[in-house]
Amino acid sequence: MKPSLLQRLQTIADSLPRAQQQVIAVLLQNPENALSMSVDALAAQARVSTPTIMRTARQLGFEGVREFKLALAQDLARATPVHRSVNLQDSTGDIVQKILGGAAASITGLQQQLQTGTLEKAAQLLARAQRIDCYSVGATSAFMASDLQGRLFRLGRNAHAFHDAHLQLISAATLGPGGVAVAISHVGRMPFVLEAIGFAKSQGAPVIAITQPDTPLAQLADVVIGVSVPPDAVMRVGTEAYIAHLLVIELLMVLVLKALGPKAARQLSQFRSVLQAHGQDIDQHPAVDWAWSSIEKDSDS
Amino acid sequence: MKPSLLQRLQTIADSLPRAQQQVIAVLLQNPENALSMSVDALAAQARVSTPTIMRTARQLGFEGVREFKLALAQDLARATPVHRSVNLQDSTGDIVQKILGGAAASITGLQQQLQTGTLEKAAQLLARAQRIDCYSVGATSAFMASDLQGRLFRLGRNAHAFHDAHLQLISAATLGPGGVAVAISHVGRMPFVLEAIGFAKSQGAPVIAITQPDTPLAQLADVVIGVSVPPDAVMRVGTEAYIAHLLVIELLMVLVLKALGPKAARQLSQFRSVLQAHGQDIDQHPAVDWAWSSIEKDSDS
DNA sequence: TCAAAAATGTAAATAACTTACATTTCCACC
DNA sequence: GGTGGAAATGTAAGTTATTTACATTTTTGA
Repeated sequence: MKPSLLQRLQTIADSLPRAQQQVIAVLLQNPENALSMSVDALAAQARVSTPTIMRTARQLGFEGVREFKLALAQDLARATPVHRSVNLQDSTGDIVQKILGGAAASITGLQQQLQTGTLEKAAQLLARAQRIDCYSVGATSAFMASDLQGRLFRLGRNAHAFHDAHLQLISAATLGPGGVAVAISHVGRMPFVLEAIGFAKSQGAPVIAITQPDTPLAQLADVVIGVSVPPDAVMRVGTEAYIAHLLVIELLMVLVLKALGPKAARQLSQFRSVLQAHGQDIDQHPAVDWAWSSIEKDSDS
Repeated sequence: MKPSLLQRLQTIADSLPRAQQQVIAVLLQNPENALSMSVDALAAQARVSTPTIMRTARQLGFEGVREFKLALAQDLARATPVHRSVNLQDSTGDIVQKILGGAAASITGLQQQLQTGTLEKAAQLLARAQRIDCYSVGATSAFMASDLQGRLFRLGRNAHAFHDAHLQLISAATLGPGGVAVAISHVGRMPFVLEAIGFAKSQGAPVIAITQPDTPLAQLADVVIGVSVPPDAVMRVGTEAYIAHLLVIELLMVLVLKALGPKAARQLSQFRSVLQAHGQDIDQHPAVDWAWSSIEKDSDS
């Protein structure tokens, strides 16, 4: 989505002359250090002259070295690569730091993976489908599928969630071309689900998959929302994958709402008032909440 | 946890002499602007002399203004307050940006809210309890409670989850002093759960609550893990609160594992191999995964 | 009220950054 | 393969920003 400064350095390096490449090499090799070094020091370390540093900064689109350094500092702060591997000797503070830092980083990663076009296509399908069936594997994905189903339902969509292999097959068999199947599975290689979505496709129903790229599931699906948690997060693939999936669902819901237009949103607001009248906890129905404020924004303008 | 530089400015301001307070006022009023201003410009705007700027930077523990500015830049990058309010006119890219940015920001916020002492106390209780009962309200908290229960169970703890008001009461009534009750509710004011945990307390069982601070639930509980999502995120309180809860659970699990010591971890590794032998999807059992890699780390050292 | 200490300001010094211009290197063309 | 020109780099000087040294003012406590 938005390439980090470091990444830009990487890519731009090849198209630059020798001396500037050396500068970039030094920067990439030890970015944090570069911050505390003066231009002269940097030049010395890269074995180039002082103005070359400046030229490199300009190449990257900055006014001068000052601006470049600030940008680099900000970039580093954002992309701090957090030591993700927790071990049991770490202090509580370290553990908090690592786990939350890792989670934040994985969200940033997600941002880079998601393709707006794909999300839009998925939202279009969901907004237009006559019926939406959500398939899951395992307890956690089951929750995701139910959550998705619930939110779609509140948006007035005819959605169902199936956690059971047998029911999934039945559902797939009865999904016509007007239906859409959504499969949620991080690992993306559970045979039953693959079978079910293969079935759905053969009936003419498009399939949306939320899974890692390059899995059998991804290959089978028509619209693949690829979500891969960073490899060094293996240790906690669980939570980070949940979070990614939750956010993808949230995104889809906003996009579906957008695709449906204001009437759908208005309908939701009525639902909200009903709930309030019954003293329901709003946080049990998050979809309502955002739909509501979307409407408020909407009618303002 | 780690107060942001801006916050530190706020707090330290009072203890500083007049001129330096003026400097801080200017900084707080427009931090991003301060980055691009020279020391002289800053001095002019604060109506102080140049060296006063420098002194202020030193007061805050920096070598000089340069270092201070870099730190400020990093701080601003981290705390970038992301426009959180999505409206339906936004482009898909904007929506992705806002929602994911908001989620990342809320994790940073969580990091600041969590108190290591509280987490440790909760982990201690969970590690020692003879029985752990998890109570939830609503569908999403129900998932959280089940997730917590499942993870505790895999750590060899005797954990149960109850989503039903009636069962919660029964469970609370039978929890003795050796038991621990865990209540998960973002809003923290659902009467049934309050009743159940009041009951548990009267039986001598300590109560851990994962909820917003200052709710009735928080007041009743012995150990409160306070989680409040930023108010401007109201629109999406749902997802952001889930994420926060998931992360708190994850943190607790690592801390419980740490409290239990290596034998518990080793036991888990056996569980993992059994699962693998049965070709199970690892991502359905995240706790196992991290426990396993913890052990590897463990036995290395 | 006065002296000492702290805070601030002035002006000079130093360090950092930028520019101007000379030199070298690279490449296209003869 | 050599030559002119353009691009890249380096040298040295200039400019701006930061820091220091010290003088002045303000505050504090007797």
